[in-house]
Amino acid sequence: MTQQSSPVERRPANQGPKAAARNRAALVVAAREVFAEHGLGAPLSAIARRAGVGQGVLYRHFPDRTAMASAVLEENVRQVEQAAAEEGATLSAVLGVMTWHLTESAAFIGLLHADGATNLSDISAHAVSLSGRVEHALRVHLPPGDRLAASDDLMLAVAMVSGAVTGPTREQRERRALAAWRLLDVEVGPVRPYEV
Amino acid sequence: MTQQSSPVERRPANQGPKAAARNRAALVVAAREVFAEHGLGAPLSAIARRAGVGQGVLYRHFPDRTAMASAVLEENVRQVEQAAAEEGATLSAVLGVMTWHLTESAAFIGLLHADGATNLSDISAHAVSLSGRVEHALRVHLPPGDRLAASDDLMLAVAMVSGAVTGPTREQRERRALAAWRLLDVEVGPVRPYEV
Amino acid sequence: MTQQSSPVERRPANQGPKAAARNRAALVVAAREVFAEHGLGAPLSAIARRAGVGQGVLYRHFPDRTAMASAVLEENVRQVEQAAAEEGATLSAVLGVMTWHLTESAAFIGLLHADGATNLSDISAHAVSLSGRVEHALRVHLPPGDRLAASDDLMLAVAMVSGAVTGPTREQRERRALAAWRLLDVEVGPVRPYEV
Amino acid sequence: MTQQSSPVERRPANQGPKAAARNRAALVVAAREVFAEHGLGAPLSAIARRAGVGQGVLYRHFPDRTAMASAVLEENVRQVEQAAAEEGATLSAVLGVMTWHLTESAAFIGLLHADGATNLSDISAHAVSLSGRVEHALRVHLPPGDRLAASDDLMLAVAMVSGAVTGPTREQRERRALAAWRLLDVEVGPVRPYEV
DNA sequence: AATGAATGAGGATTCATTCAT
DNA sequence: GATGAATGAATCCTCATTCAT
Repeated sequence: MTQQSSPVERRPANQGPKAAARNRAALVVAAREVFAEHGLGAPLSAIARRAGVGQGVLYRHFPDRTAMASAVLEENVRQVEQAAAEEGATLSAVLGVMTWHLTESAAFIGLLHADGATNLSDISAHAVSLSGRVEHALRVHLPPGDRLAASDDLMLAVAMVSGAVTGPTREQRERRALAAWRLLDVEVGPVRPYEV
Repeated sequence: MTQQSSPVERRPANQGPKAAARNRAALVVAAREVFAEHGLGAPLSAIARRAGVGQGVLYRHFPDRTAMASAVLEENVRQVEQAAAEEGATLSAVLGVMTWHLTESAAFIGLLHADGATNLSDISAHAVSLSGRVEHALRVHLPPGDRLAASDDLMLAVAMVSGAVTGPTREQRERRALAAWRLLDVEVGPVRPYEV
Repeated sequence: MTQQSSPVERRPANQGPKAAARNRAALVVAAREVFAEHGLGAPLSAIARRAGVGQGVLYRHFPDRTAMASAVLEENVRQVEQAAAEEGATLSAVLGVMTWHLTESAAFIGLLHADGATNLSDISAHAVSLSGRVEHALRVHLPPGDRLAASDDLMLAVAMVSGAVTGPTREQRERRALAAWRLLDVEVGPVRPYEV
Repeated sequence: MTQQSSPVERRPANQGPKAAARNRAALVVAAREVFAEHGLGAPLSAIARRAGVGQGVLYRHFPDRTAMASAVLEENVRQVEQAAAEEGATLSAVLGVMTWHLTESAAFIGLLHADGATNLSDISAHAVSLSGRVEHALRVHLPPGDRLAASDDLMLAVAMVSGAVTGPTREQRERRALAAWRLLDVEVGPVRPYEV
């Protein structure tokens, strides 16, 4: 009643339901890039465009901006968990993977600390759980008596490093991240994504 | 006869040029609050409203969002400089003042590190200069051989602490800020605004 | 942050605040026409366009569709009240005016009966009050012992007539309205707007 | 080895052509409910969902919203016709059945009067025919000299009653419907669906 | 110099409709 | 025949910015 009327036109082909999973994945990838480039406030339409899908698909998979952002985080967290679960994983190795994600989309991991000051804070609910998962992944490799073993110090350190990660190029961000870990006397392994 | 005697609409009266300064100040205060509450993307109209002035006044004083945000930062930086210039000021005292601003409007000082990842990066130009002023204010009180004396380490530490400053209440943010400084083995004096 | 960027372009001139009242009135007129032609679900943008104002003006004056619809009703009701308040007004004369509005925008007066079945029912709150005003305007001219004097019969009759008012042309709707009143044995004066 | 044994997604299974009729019926039922709850402008997808079928099925059976709405009406009309065709049927009995439908989905029977004022008027074509069928069903039981015997008065009365039928609960709507018929001096039998 | 209404582009969101599977 | 994902136009709504008064 309040809607369109003549959608007649030609149409770019419907890849069919099979593409659903592919589309979802493409959206997450596109979102990571777009958010990284233009911030969390970037137009969702830009994400859909970059993913090569209609806006409707974006809304089908992610009802709101928060869901979309959470999905990207989720993916990051999963990789950190996988790195932590690997045979012979060490703290420094896991930190290397996590740091990679920090430099890849700093804006995001920054969200792992429920930020009540922004209207994007709604993301917190999920973020809190994700934060817990990251903490768990790291803590299992933390030597019992470590100076970061105290209750919140581990994630506090992560937050601090994420705060340090700024700069236009990934190289610059990585350099700052490593310098930050060094200031904290924490050894970090090679900064790289998990597998893939 | 049926005429109204005063067809001239009431108008808030022009306070004259004297009000200009007052208006500007009110806008900065309002901006600090609004930005803190709703993030840097908050409607400028909300700031004008909270300041009790028309939107035109906001634009007269601050041509764009960046100018407005910079003005808030400027104010913070000035206080840090004043604290540093005080007779007998010490590093820990200056850090206390700076930390207060960090907990007051974390989102902002965070901007002191030219953040190329957001579309608000335009703020950088001025931010860089502000960042330099903060660094200078701190460095003059830094013992020559201090571990933070190296080129960028000082501001890196500030960035790290600002990254740690999250949470809905000021108390919580202050606690986290102090914990962060502690992790860096940096002593911080009383967290409070300068004078005022 | 999530908003526009280059509004540069030429601009159709700003008539200034003086036009505020004129604009509001134009919107109500346009709304009456558009709603009558395309139903209550018509695009609000169409109303703004027909009124010759930007969409923002519409939203400034009427925060939502309900407010806009209520404003149109309000205007109708006011005319009925004025007709009722006139020197020597009679029930049939007032009914004539009301019937005119019924035939002019049937969809609307139909709303005077809080319709809980539609998602537009939010309009009810105000509608109930408007309905009361119409009832009052009519009842003051209703002979004490009249068969419609019973509690709800008066407005029930109005609802019935509004239900009868259908058809593409105003003439047709007027004919049906009069036939409906006749079936109810109610005498109605000339069908016409009040004054104007 | 790492392969899933059934890479074929589960699919609700094709019930075969037998289900076609069942689906159609389910859609009509769902449409009646959804339209009643959310108005004629309700999303068609909501109807499909409530009917437990895919949207494609809805389109297969009903090419557009109008067809869907007409189908619901059709069902109502059929029941009225059956009531009228029953042995020993009387006008008041048939009116009772029709009134039941009026209170069940007022929004609909209201459509029996080709409403040119809404963009849903497309429904008219079929509605006119349905209206004719209702009129016939009633007229055969109308005493020759009845005051409603005149050309259009019968359906005008129906329209009037349907206009009176408003309110959130069925009970309230039934009460108003009966009050309306009473104002028209028309006797109505028990308000109930036919058979079932 | 201040007010605050107006403009209108941009981004959010919703469905009607199609179509691969 | 059925499913339900995909498309994308249309509409909603929000501000940044201008400007008459």
